[in-house]
Amino acid sequence: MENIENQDFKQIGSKLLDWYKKNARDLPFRQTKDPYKIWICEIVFQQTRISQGLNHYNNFVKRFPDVKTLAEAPEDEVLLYWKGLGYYSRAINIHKAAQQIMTDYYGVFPHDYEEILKLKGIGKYTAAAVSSICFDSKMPAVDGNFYRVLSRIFADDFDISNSRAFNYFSELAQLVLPENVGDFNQAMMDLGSEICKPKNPLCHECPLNQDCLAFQLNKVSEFPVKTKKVKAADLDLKYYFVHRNGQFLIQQRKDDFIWKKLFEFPPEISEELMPFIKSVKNVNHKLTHKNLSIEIFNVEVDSESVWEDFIIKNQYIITDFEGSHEKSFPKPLENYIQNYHTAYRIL
DNA sequence: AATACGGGGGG
DNA sequence: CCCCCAGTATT
Repeated sequence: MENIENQDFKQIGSKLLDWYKKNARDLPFRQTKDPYKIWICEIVFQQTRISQGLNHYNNFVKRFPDVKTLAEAPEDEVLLYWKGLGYYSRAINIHKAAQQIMTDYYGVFPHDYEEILKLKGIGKYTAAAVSSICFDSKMPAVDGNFYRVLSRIFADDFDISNSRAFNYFSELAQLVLPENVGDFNQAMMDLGSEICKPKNPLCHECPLNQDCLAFQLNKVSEFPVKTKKVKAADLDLKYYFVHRNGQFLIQQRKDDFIWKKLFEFPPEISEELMPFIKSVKNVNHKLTHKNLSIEIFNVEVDSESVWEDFIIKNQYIITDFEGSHEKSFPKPLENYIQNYHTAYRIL
């Protein structure tokens, strides 16, 4: 019995592969099996749409074309190429992993799933993706697309917010997995983003609609089942825009909270800074961004004051609007700097 | 097992 | 305004 059903399900995999041969998206990382490039693209496109990250990916691999170049680059520059992408620990980890490959693997990207999994920032999904695409491993790269496509095909109501979902859908994937797992994994990504979309899927164009139980039952919108909805906590921040003659003060964040190692304005006026200050004005610069509320105070510094020693001692960095391009700022602050520059023409 | 981590886009 | 997305690390 299982044999017969298995045969049926396997044809789903081969149908998908046929569809992929004709409909694969033309993406820069599709013409290579270089594990470095595949790795970078997998990290860039975690929780990130293609249209959103494509320029970042291209710029990144142009500047850092291989493991060695990346490993030898300064961390701040890696961060700079990640500017605006979000989830900045990805950049930190990608840099560490490159150094890990240099020291632990003599600069050669490891071939085995288990070894790849040991690299910083690489979890089960990415290890499966890289090993299957580059080294022909048979691991399904189970991600949000797998959850969505498989739950619909089998009209399976297993809750994808359950922490066992990864294992559950990995088993389910075995039913349809063809010989060429690397292409299958990529096919699932394309089908999931182009056809089997979260909202308004294009079922009439889907190569698998005859095999899709949810479609046959007219219940596609009911899958996947996801019960938990976590809401991000609200966050109120204050920043002091300390400036003089078109220059302003910034410092680097720690790596223990949001915006890891990104640059920001001083979040407070320290005691040592007081003597240099001419005025602090609440100019009503309020940035709201998602669940963020950021209040910015305009701080004017006495233009005669000599504060170089103070800056070094307190690990502040002084920069101008041009220099700020060399640093990676959180998006709301990046926008603020741009607007301030254009609105006030401070040079 | 639960939670934090960003930013862009769709409805 | 809420939901979703080529997930991972931490607790």
